[in-house]
Amino acid sequence: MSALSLAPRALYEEVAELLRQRIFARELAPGSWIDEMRLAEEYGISRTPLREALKVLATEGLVTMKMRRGAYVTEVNDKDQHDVYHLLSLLESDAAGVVAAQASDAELAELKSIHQELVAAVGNTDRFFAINERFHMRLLEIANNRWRDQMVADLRKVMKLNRHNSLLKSGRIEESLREHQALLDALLARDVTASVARMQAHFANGLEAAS
Amino acid sequence: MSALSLAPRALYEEVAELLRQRIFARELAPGSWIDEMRLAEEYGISRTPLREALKVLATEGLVTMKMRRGAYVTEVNDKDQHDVYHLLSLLESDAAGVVAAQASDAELAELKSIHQELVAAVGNTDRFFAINERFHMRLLEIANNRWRDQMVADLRKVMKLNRHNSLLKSGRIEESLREHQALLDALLARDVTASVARMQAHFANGLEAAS
DNA sequence: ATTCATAATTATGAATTCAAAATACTGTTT
DNA sequence: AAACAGTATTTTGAATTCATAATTATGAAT
Repeated sequence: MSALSLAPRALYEEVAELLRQRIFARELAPGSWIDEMRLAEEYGISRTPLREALKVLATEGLVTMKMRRGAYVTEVNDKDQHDVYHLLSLLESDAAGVVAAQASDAELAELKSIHQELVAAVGNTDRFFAINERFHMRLLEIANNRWRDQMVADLRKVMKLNRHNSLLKSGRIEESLREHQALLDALLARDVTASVARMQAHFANGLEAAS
Repeated sequence: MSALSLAPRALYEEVAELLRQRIFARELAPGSWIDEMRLAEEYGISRTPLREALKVLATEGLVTMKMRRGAYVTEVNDKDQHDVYHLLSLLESDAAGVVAAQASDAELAELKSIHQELVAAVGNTDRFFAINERFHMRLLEIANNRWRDQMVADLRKVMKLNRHNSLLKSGRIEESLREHQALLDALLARDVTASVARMQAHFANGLEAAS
């Protein structure tokens, strides 16, 4: 509710986040031109921090800068979608392998605990999605590679550019849960190869459902 | 030679590239504060495009913005180095697998041809390095995933932050060449698993040599 | 001499201004 | 009515200006 925050972000970061929201919500449509003046006025700021934010989004791949004609929301076609998903699968599978090999027992127990929450959340779709997200995030954290974390975060942002992709379809919650269980088993057994394979399978099924 | 280019980049991009050079050259030392005024004056530009460039570099991970105290050159420690190298290995190995599976015969022939140039360049270290770089770049291009290309480019930039890492040590040219030969064989045989494994081996050896 | 408080300086973040390029508009000619 | 030339407007990119936060310097008090 409060606009205050303990670690106030720079204005350009704040604006970048607002723009991401609007891009994901399709309020700024793919391919459309981004009107700097209009947005600056709307947010009650000058063009300077807004333009800085746009350059950040451009580096993230969410917008495309065209020389002397401003910023456009990036269009993500089917191939892009597929390519990005492929990379997410690659990075998260590798992370699963690293976790199987290197996580502490406590960390594995934590993943197990999150999984149990996931089991309990079947039926409550929103909650299931949220916990699923948390499981993936925590696994990445445990894999402990900030560069991968950054890349995954950026790729997930790009994925969000496509309305029809949530990385997890509501129609296959039970199936997804079984895949998670298999992954967790492999992790707890500290079986690197199986962990990688099962995360890959999880993604492969997700893609099928998504397209 | 000429400063003209067919597609002139935006000033902030130009400046970002100049700053990258200076960061890689350690002229801007890791951890050091970046003096906006000094640099703007030196380049004969205002702080505006310079600050835009810094924000791009921050998103790439080369620079860290500290709230109300400006930009600092990112410090890359041994773990970062290792983590980034791990990801490069992962991404390029995957690319090798994709190439083995999907490249056209003409594309494979092209890689073979670059490899022959590489063989011919043994003895001329600089030339060997350049052709090696070209082989890797071309392989990525053929794998045809612009998102991966972007990630690899960013990761290589970060690798360059460490003076003692060229991804290829001069001491092991013959060894590197043998690895390349093995990789090429796997690619030409369209053996996906072997291609991935051999690219991984190539990187694994490179890391050993680098650290 | 050291600590503390206060003043001066410097640097950052953001708004404003300005020049040039791209776009839209107007009126004329055919 | 369509095509064009020339003008006006809009928009971008970049410089400049301004307010405020952070740092440094100064000087008083212990």
